[in-house]
This record gives sequence, structure tokens and C-alpha cells, in this order.
Amino acid sequence: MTGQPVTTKEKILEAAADIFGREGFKATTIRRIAESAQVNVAAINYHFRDKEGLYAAVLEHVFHTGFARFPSHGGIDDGMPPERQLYFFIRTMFYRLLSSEGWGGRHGKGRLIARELLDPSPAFESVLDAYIKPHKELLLSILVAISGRNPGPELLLPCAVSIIGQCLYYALAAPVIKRITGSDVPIETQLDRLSEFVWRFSLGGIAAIVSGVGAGSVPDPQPHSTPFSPLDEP
Amino acid sequence: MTGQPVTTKEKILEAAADIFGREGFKATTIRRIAESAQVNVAAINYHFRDKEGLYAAVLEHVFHTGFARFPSHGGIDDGMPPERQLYFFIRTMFYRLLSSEGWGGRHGKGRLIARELLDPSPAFESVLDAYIKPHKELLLSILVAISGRNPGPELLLPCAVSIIGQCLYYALAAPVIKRITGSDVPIETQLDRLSEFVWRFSLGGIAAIVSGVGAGSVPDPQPHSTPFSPLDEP
DNA sequence: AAGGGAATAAAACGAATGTTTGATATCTGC
DNA sequence: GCAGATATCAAACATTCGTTTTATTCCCTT
Repeated sequence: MTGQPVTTKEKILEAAADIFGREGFKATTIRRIAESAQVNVAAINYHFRDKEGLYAAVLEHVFHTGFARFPSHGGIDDGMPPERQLYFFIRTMFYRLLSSEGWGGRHGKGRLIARELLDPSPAFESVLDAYIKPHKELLLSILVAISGRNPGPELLLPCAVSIIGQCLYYALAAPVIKRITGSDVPIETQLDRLSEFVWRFSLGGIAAIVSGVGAGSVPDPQPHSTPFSPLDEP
Repeated sequence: MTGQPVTTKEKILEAAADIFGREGFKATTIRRIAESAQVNVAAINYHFRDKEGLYAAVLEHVFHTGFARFPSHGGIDDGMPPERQLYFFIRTMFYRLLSSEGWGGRHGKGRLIARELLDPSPAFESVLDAYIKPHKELLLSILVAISGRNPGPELLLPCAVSIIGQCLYYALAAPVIKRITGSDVPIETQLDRLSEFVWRFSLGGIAAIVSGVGAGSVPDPQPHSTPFSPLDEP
């Protein structure tokens, strides 16, 4: 973001990103956006055609600024050991998601992403190709390097999903986590600690997956074949 | 669930759970529910007071049936090795979330839970205490048993969050995962395989966390103290 | 069989929402 | 300095939504 928004269009985008994120598309009214941006309601339709057009512009705006400020490869250079690259990948993701310079976590635009994961909008398609796919490719290449003898995508893809899943869950279910555990989830000032935890946990997970392909390295290698059936009534 | 719904109240509950899950609270209209349940619109207000009352009833209904069919401790007995208990915990969670006998994943009530994680409703409070807290306590006790020398909740709580996070992300971001990776995410028939993966990954993660408390067991133990600053412009 | 409460149905009401209209203001290039 | 395009504004429109009202039907008890 280059300073405070000045033009009407920018004011609308900033206000809309915040309100869309907090309330969701349907629950957000353009009057509320206009009020928050101190702008006439008709200006929204004038600049963005309709509510959906505004939403699409907001989504692109949010991803653009987020990945511009915190690029996927932030802090990473090719000479680093891949484990270290993974740490920066995770950390940058947390900063992008949760820091106030990024998407501000649950208090703002961060929830837009969660909402898109739940209900992908048409506008999400281009965002996927432009921002998320390269992001995933980078993570996969790091995982290939970490796992040495490449175990193939059928094992590395789920690893990537598990890593991203942890990050997103931490970032987006924060209030529920806090409510259940009674402990605050690390935010803003504790992003480094949180990053390190997920990084350690994930390194251990990757090692277990890559090494334990055969059997025996984990206790009870075939517990899924026990007579427990989900069809049994409790 | 005890057979097909017969009474008007049950018909409304079933239809509402599905539509609320798919569309969200705000985007769901009473008329749409009435149509789907083949019931008059006024019947909804008659039986559930208002839209919020219906939603609260739906939430309780969904959690009750889900945890009745797939209880947290399903398949677990105290004599089992804790690693094995963890497997069943994860597996039961996937079945509850994703199987058609459970919440049906993204195609129905499963998304209600995801929506509540994003925007907790007032009705979610009681559900947290009644269903989710015991669920979390069980997981924690399993983790305590696995980690042997109890490392304390400051390490085990994040482990629990990481495990749950993987499950929920797999379950709820399925279409986006599929779209990005190009591969289908395991569903329905592949829940056992998915459970085993998350189980292995998590066991490795737990081991890394529990063992690596000091330092040195993972490469570059303090990568977060490097000069990389999130304040640097890219 | 009759009476009465519970349940269902159709219609209408008032509030809120996305969008459009037409008038006015502001900026831009010549 | 002025004409034409661009931008902003207040007001109104048509639609949709949750809810209420009122009338009717169903079912159970006496």
C-alpha cells in the first residue's frame, strides 16, 4: 500500500476489503461501504459497475498488495539449506496473513481468503493462477529439496497441504482456538515463535512421511485395517 | 439420524442444515428453506420463532447427530497404545466431517462448522462447551500419553491445533486444493488413506517438537533471528 | 360427536437492499 | 476561458427479505 488512499476508487477499495472480509459478500451492503469510505453510494456502481465487480476488484487488490508486501520467496535465496527456506516460507505466510502490514488476520482482509476457500467466487479463479499456484510451486520445490530422494508428488503434495493447513487454521480460527484452549494464540508480536513451531512440527512430519513409506518405522503400521467400522452404531 | 424426517419440524431442520451450510446464514432465505422442505414459510417462524432461532436449532441438531454417530472416542479403548488412539481420533474426525453418514463434507452440513470457525454465532457457545471441549480434552490426553514425559500444555496445545488444523483444512478447502494441485483430494472411499497420512505426519511432528525442545536436533535452530525483516520493502 | 388447542396455509406489511436516474460539480485539453 | 468528458451527489425505483396476521384444517381428548 502506497500511503493512505486518496482517490475515491482507492477509498472504496480499502473500505470494501475490510467490510467484505469481516461480514462476507452477502452480508455486506454497499451503503455500509459508502458510509465507511465517506463516499456516495452511486460512486460504487459508477466505478465498479455493480457489487460483484467491486468484490472482484477488492480480491485482486488484496492479493496484489499482500503478495507485493510479502512475496512468497521473501527472505529466501537459493543458497540456503532447504529446511531454512521452509522456515522463511512459513514465516512469510504468517506475516502476510496476520500482521497489520499484511492482511491483518481476522481483523480485516485476512478473512477474505478464508471465505474464498469456503465459497470460491468466480473472481477467485484468476487469483489462484496469478498468486497461489506459484506459491504452491515454490513450496513443492522446497519440499523436494528437503526430502532428498524425491518421493514423488503423491507424498509431497499432501505434505504441502498439511503445512498450509496448519498456517491457515492458526491464522483464521484464532478466536475459537483461544476460546477452547484458554490461551491466546500468538499474534503480531509472536509470529516468529508461531512460525518456528509450525516449521519444527512440519519438518518432523515430512521426515516421518518420507522415511516411513515402507512400514515399521511408526508403531502399528496398519491400524486402519482393524475391525472398527464407521458403520457401527455407537 | 433415525430414518427419514417425518414431522414438519424435522423436515425444516434437515433442509435448513443443508442450505445454511451451503449458502451461509445471511445468504439463506426462509423461503428457500420452506420450498426445499416442502413446507409453508410461516411454519418456520411458528416452530422456531425466527431465523436465528432456526439456526441455533440447526447447529445443535448437526453437532448432536454428528457426535452421536461418530463420537470423539470412537474405536478407542484405554488399553491401546496412544499412537494408535491418535489414529482413531483422526480417522473418526475425518469420517464425522466428510462421510455421507456424517456431515457430508463440503456438500452439506460440514461447512456449517467452517462457517462457525470464521464467524462464531451466539449459538456456537453452547456447542463449544458440549461437544468441542471434550473433544479437545481427549486429544490432549492422547498427546500427553504419546509424548511420555509431559512437555506441558505450552507445547502440546499447539500440537493439537496443528493436528486439527490439518484435518479441517483437508476437509473444507477440498475444491481449492483440488484446483491447485490438480489431483483429487481423497474423499469418502479414501478416508482411511487420508487419515493414515495425517496420522503419520502428526506423529513425526509431535516427535520433533517433543524431542527438539533444546536445540540442534533441527538444522539451524534459530533462523527467526536472521536479519530478514518483514518491514523491508521487496 | 363435539370442542379446543396445535399445526398449516395464503396473503400482506414494513424495512432494507442493489441499482438507476437525472442533475450538478470538477477536472482536462485546447 | 470554455466545451466536453469525468466524477459526485441526492433521490427514487423495483425487488426481496423476515415477519406477522388472519383464516382454515388437523388431531386428540372428553
